[in-house]
Amino acid sequence: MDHPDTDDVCAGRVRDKEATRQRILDSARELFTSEGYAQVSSRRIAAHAGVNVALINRYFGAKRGLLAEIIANEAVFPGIVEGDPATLPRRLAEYIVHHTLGGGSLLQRALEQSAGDPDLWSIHQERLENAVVQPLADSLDGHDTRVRASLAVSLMLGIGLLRRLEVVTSLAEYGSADLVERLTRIIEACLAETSPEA
Amino acid sequence: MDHPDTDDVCAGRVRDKEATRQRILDSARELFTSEGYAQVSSRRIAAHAGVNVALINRYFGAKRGLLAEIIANEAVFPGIVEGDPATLPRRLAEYIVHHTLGGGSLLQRALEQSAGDPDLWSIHQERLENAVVQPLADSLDGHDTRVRASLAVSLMLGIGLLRRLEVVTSLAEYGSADLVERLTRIIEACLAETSPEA
DNA sequence: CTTGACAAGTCAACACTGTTTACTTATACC
DNA sequence: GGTATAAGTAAACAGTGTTGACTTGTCAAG
Repeated sequence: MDHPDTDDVCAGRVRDKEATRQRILDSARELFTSEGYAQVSSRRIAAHAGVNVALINRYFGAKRGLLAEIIANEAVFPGIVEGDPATLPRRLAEYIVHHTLGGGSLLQRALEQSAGDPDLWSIHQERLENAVVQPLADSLDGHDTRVRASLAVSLMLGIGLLRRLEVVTSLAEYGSADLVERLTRIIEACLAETSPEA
Repeated sequence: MDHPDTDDVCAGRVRDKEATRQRILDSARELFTSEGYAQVSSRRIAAHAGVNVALINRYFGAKRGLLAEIIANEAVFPGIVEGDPATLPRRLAEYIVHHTLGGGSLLQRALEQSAGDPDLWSIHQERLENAVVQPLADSLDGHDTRVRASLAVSLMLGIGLLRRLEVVTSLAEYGSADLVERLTRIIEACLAETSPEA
C-alpha cells in the first residue's frame, strides 16, 4: 500500500534543475496537504518525486524550506477584504464556515500542525503578518486596526485548531446558516472600533 | 551549559518504583513547560531525572503517556465558571489577558505546540472536551450551549496560538484594561444565546 | 544466615528522522 | 572528441522514540 510512484521512467530522465525542483515542490505540497508537515519524511517526498533525498537540502536548504516556499505561493483570503466594509464580517464568517470548518487551507493546516516546531515559527510569523493580519487591518478604519484584526484572526485560527482536534463536532453539526449568523456577530465584535459599554 | 543534574547521588539510591515514577514525571513537566513537548527528548528527561531511558516506556508506555499524565493533573480554569453568570465573560477576558497572553498554562502551551502530532490529538481532545468545553457549556443557560462554549474556547486558543507565534505584539502592547473590555464584548458575543440581528 | 524469586533498573540494539560529505555521471561547450 | 561543470547519487552522521534481553538490588521463606 506504499507509493513508489516515481511519476515517470525514473532512470532515463534528462537533467533539468528547474523541472526537478518543481517536481519536489509538487510532491511535497501534495503530501503535506494530505498528511501534514511533520508526518511526511524527507525520504518519502524524495521517493514520491523520484529523486534523491539530498536534493531537497540542495535545492531548498532544509525540509522547512519546502514548507516556506509552498506557503509563500498559497493565497490566503481570496479577495475577501476587498468589497463593502459593512459586510466584511459576514464574508469572513462565510469563509470560516465553508473553508476553515471544512477541509481548511493548506496554510491553515500547516500553521496549526507545525505550531509546535520553533523552526517553523518564523515562516508562519511572516506569512500571517504580511498576508493575513496586515491586509485585514488595512481594510479597517479608525484606531487600533492591528488589534482588531488580530482578534478576528485569532478566532479564525482557534476555530480551525479546535476543528482539527475534532473537539467541536458540535460546530460541524450546527446549521450552516445559523453558524454564519453567530460568527458574523462575533467578528463584528472583534472588528468593532470602540467596544460598546455594557 | 548542559544540565546533567541527576538531582541526587545517582548510583546509591534505593529502588522505589513510585518515587522514580514521580521523579520522571517532575522532570518531564519541568522540561515540557520550559521548552515544549517536541523539543525535549526522552533521553534528556531520563538524564534530568537521573534514570535510564527505558524506564519512561516501562512506566508510561511511551513519551506521550508522560504528557497525558501531566496534562490530566493540570487545572484549566481555576474556578472561573463558578460565580455570577452575568460577569462570566469578563472573568474569561481577564483570564486570557493575565494568563494566556502572558506565559500561558502548560495545557495550553502543550496543546498548541503538539497540535501537529496526531499521536497527541486524543490526549488534547479528551482534555479539552472534559475540562474546558463541557464545564463552560454547563455553566450556560438555554440552547446550543456546546456551540457557544466552543466558540469562546476557539477564541482563547487562537489568541494563545497567535501569541506564541509572536505575531500579535500589538495585543501585548495594547493596554490591559482596554483589552479586557474588548474581549469581554467579544466573549459575550460568543456566549450569547441568540445572536442579535444586525 | 543463606537462598531464591521477583521486581527495579540497565544496556544495546532497532528502525527511523533530517542533514552533510564525498562521490559518480550526464550534459553542453570549445 | 575531450573536458569543465552542473545534476544527481550513495553512504554516513548524529539524533529520535521504542524494545527485548540482560543484570542487580531487595525482601521473604527455609
